[in-house]
Amino acid sequence: MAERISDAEHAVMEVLWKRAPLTATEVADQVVREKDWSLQTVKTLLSRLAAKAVVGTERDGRRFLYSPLVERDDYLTGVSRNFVDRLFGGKVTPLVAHLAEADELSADDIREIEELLRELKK
Amino acid sequence: MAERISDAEHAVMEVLWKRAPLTATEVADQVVREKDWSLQTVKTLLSRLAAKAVVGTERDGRRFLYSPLVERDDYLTGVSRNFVDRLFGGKVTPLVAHLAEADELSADDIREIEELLRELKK
DNA sequence: CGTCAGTGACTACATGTGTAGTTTCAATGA
DNA sequence: TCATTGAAACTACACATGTAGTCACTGACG
Repeated sequence: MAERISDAEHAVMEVLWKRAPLTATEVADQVVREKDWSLQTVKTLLSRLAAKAVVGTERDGRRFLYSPLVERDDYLTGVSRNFVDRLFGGKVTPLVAHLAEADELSADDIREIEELLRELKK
Repeated sequence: MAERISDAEHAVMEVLWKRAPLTATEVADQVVREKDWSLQTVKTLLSRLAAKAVVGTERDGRRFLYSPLVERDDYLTGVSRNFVDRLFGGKVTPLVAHLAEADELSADDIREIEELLRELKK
């Protein structure tokens, strides 16, 4: 059901999530700022995403306009759940604990997260 | 540098992280409780992991004993960092915020994490 | 001493992924 | 009108991955 999005495809999606619809060339222009890919590569990725119905296409004269069909939030939720399930037994606490232990959490991060959690409890 | 571990390979690693060294057959016995794979499949995965120097082999008569060469914690740290970088711009707070919004955090989870953070600040 | 079971080594093969090149077709400008 | 250009479609190809099958060897058992 949940269509798989590969790493390279994900880079393309990020561009479309920022702004859409876009033509292939416009997408490539954006993507190239990050990744050193050719226009053809980006087009291939767009085709694959379209084939999987992860992006939609709309004819605009001689070219196509591409738009995401999957919400970024939904994608993140799916991937995050999968991640936490596979690596941390589905529990978020061990993930946070691990990040903390690995010094991936700054004091600021900790304050931010505490703030966020306080909000949530309301 | 950081050798890539695929999903299937990860399942094998989890067994070895729990107990090692083990023979291929012992690993397979454990893995099969989770995944419906044949002995051959597990052996292939072990070979690939050995080829990547993610597990080490030690001759024991006619067979091999396999042990992880990578710490589970180090692996988790690498994968987590990569995950947070790619999907949340390297910041943990948005990840937690997202999980919360997606209702992946129970009230208990929140309490646990708050507790954990309090500990950290000491 | 010969046979068998267990083991690693090698081979296989479809599908996914990263990364493009080539072809074709249609619109556009001279 | 005809060549040029830009876009999509099709083709390519090596390496990774999931998932095994087959082969050859060796020690143990009868």
